Amino acid sequence: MFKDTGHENAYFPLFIPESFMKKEAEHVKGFAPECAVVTHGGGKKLDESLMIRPTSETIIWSMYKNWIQSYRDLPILINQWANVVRWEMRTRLFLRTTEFLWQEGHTAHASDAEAEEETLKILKIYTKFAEEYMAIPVIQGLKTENEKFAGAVRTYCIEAMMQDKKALQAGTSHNLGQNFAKAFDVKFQDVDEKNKYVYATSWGVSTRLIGAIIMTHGDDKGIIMPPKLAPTQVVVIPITKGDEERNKILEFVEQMTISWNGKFSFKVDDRDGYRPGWKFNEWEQQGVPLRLEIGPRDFEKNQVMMARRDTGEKTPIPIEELTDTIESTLDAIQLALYKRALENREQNFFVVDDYSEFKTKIEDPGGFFWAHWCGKGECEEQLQEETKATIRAIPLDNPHKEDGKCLICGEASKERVVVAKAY
RNA sequence: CGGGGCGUGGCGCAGCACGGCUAGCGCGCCUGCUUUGGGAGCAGGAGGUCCCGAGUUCAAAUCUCGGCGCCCCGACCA
Repeated sequence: MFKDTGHENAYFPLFIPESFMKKEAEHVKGFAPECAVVTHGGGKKLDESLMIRPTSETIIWSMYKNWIQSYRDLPILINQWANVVRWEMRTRLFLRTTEFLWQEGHTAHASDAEAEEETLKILKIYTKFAEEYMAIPVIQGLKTENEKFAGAVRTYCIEAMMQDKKALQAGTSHNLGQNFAKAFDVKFQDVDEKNKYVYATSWGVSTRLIGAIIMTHGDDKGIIMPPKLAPTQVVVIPITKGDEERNKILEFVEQMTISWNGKFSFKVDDRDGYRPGWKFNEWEQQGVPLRLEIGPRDFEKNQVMMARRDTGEKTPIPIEELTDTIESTLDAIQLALYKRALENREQNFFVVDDYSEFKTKIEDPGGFFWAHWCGKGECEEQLQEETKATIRAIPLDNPHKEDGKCLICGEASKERVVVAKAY
């Protein structure tokens, strides 16, 4: 899915000269406070400090300057897999770590329209990945001025609701306009022979998504992997007594699995020394979507027991229907996880028009709120200060595009936005 | 940076206010036997600078002083 977009993988340096970072005013303002800075190297103080990339716009733009002269050089579509460092005041496992791994896309275009198209195209890909692969429903939207990426013209995002009803930003796609082009003086000569600044985008998703999967689908038994992403989709647990029976059943399993390669991923857990119950728990903890148990009783009846990780449901399946049933059940689990997450979100999504009512409800029961907002930054800041909640997104295809009054100041508002507490 | 808590075999903890047997428990690990359809039982065993340093004392995991480290809660953020 990602590879069909025409982007090429590339890699840029980890260390960014401080002067690069400083070129785009908003960018440095946003990121400088959270940068790790290398001041010494080889036992000496450096003439110029090196920042460890918090993101790679600046180092990449320093190269674009050399690469771009003509409209014929555009578009440039680059993707980088990299670790980045942001010195957050407070870390949270998976969701906010000092170092994290991500992919960052960086593109350059000849027109504003093309850049905007790219920004939205990627947002849609992220949405598809979140919903169809991670089974996490997301809201696509625009970030407010306060929340947008430092240096962007517009930031789009996908927002998800975790099981504790808090919001998690699962991905972002930025239209950078000509901001970085101007900062790095990157111009191209267009068909009309005029020199113009390049239009750009950047976008990324990170290892935070692992946290999103855990917090969206997980239960008291552990993680639940959506089938499409599960490294192991099916685990087979033979249940045997004595060597003779063991050999018989293992051979049966061998026969059973012979046609599975290429259809789905599986493991046969024939470890000796662990009892079946122990194995059940272990694989459940790791989130394997389907478990097959096969013991003497099943052997007799020419069937296996199939257990779903998401519901715990156990069903005997005749051996001749097994392969098909596994495939259809994996699909069913994928859909069920999505549906369950979506229902959870819908049940905790409220329309609110009264600020004091909102203040109560955001604490208990919590959730996402459709609220009118006038568009002023001051109202947004007041909201955050007084309630700890933030405007998560101004949704695209907003189902609540209706006139109303700002939840905070009462002034006119043309649509509702999504308000929630966030990670 | 502010507020709270913690540091004891691999992991989780008890012991510490009132100093004193060989530092104990659960899990895990090793060996053997019995087991195997939801985290097995019994028996035996290995494994410890009690965070570091100094001090008090006949005697310190325990008391005193000084360090170091970690976790949680609040101010920034994919």
